[in-house]
Amino acid sequence: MGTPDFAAASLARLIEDGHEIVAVITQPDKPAGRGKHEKTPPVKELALRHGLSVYQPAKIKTNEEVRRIFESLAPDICVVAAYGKILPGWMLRLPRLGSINVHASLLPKYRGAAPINWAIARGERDTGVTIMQMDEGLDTGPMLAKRAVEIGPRETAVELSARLAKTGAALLSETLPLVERGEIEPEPQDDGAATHAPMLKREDGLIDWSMSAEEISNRVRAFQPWPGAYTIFRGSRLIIWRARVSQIEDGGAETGVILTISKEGIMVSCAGETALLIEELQLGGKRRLAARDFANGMRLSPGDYLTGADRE
RNA sequence: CGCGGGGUGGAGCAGUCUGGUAGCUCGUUGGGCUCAUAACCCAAAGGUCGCAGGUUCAAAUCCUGCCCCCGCAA
Repeated sequence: MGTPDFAAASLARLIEDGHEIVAVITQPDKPAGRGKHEKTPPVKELALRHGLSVYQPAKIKTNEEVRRIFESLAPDICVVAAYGKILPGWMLRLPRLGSINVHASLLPKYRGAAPINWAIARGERDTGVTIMQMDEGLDTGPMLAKRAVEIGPRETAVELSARLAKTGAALLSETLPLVERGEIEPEPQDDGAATHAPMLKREDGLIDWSMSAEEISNRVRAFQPWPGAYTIFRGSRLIIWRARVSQIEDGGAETGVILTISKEGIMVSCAGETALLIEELQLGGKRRLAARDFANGMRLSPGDYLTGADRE
């Protein structure tokens, strides 16, 4: 069971390893994209290409039909990766070997829907994947295997997610046989050390220029591909796609003010005598472009505020 | 037919409402200044104004159809 690319990587590995897959469960197609086209989850696409049966129930908890189907499939084990919904206890317990989850963090840290994003946003140097036995809590079950992965200093959530998907798939591949043979002693999580990584909301991306350049830079990397780290410029959302922390040139400047504009990009002052060099950004309904081009078109100059429509 | 923004020299934009000589910040090329420069000064090249049709003496601008790009909705 799973939905996005992250989950598809694990499914691909299961197929490759020759496991018998009695069914693939994923989220329903949803209207998405510019028109109104139905968007097919990556996991579904992969499953269909391999001729697997796919189920896309809208509700599981109270759906008797789903329950009957699931019972008749009688799986040995249920493997879950980024499915996107809470699963009821009956379903987790139904398989002979229970249900296991591939989670993109080193539990008990970053329990929840957006572990990759929050790990980067909080400036972590390392993260990883954990394979755990599922219980009815939110990523609270005992752990079966863990693997750490370093976070690159300029790596975005999109890039890291792709790497963790591979790591997760590999770890799953190694762990599954051990689970089948009952050779793993599950290790309970230390609830006291738990941190949470809730689903991202749009407003999580709003940049607070009174943070340090490093914190802002982390958020720029973390909130991709959505919602993006943004500020409000002349009434529109201005998403910063690429930026880096720069050496302090001008302490004492008000935060959110443009210090310099160069080929490299737009330098904006942040808290504590730090500055963020914005390299690539995107305004409102426009396309992504180099910060320099943006500065040219918008006729920006040092001293302008990059934030607030009402401050000029 | 979900809502909205956009397509103007190589880049990013203004001009469109109120039709009348193609504009701005950069880039490029040449020249100058300077110990020197990505800085500064001067000059030049470069545009079928997305495509097609219509209205008009005259269309980037008004009308109709089409193509392409982007944002919202998770």
